[in-house]
Amino acid sequence: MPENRRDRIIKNLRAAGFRLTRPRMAVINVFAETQGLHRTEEVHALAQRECPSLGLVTVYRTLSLLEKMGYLTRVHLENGCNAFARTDLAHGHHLICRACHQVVEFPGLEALMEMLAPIAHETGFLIEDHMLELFGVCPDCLALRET
Amino acid sequence: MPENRRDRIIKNLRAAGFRLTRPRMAVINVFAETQGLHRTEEVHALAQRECPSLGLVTVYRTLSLLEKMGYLTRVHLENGCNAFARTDLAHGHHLICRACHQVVEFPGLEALMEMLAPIAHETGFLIEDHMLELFGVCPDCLALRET
DNA sequence: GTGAATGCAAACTATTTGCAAAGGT
DNA sequence: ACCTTTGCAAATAGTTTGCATTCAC
Repeated sequence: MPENRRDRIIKNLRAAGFRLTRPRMAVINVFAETQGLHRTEEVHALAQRECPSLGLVTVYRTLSLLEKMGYLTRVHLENGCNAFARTDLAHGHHLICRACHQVVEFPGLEALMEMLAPIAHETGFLIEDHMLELFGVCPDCLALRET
Repeated sequence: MPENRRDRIIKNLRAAGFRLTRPRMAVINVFAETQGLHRTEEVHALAQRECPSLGLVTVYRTLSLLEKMGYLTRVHLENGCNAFARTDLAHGHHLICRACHQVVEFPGLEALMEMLAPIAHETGFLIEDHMLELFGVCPDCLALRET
């Protein structure tokens, strides 16, 4: 059986000296079983199915830990909250529906990276990261409008 | 003397039935005299030079009003706070220094717009707006690092 | 058994709201 | 004089921190 991403995360956490607690496992499993973006509250609700005593604070701490370890990427949404996505799936950007707040990911635009090089030259900045978010109306909400 | 942007804003606020109060003028003047992005606290501090009694709450309310009237654009920063920029200057994007928080604007990338069309097709979204923010280190802070 | 991790409560930051007082028209 | 707008204080939302208890090792 090949080593999957979840096993690797667990192994590396142990190797780094972290303990494999039930709350941590529950949070890790949420991201092993799903693919989208999740806000902290969502992760909390989902992970409580596996670990009912799980506190919200521990979710915050675990998400930050997984971010620091490089397994999760923090995403900043329009209203100022953050959400997390698996780093291996996160390099797309986001399409956010203004009506229902649904978030759809779309793949990274390689062309975008090329466009940034001249900007770095002109400004002298070292560009380390970027955030591209598109706002609009999703097909479902568009349909509602037409009635 | 030609009508400038500030005069137009004032005229239109009156026309819409809003009162030209000292606190509002102070906030408007901050954006008449400067060009960058400003967080709410910053606007508060700057505008207090003209109106010392100005409360932070009023700044929030005035910024929202000016946003609704279309004169300011709300920008979402990395940490989840927001900042505001003049709408007439905001359609560029932002380069934000992680070390000193300096913000540099750069002009809109027309190429970006073209890239968005296929995404709209694939997802069925009506794309109305986009936000592109680049994070990195400005030349000054880069120089500091090398020592 | 020991120290890292947890969960609660409380602190904190950014923002919004209720309300009596101030001030533009 | 009227009624919007203000500023304070308190509420709210999301997140972080302090600390005694719990639990993985």
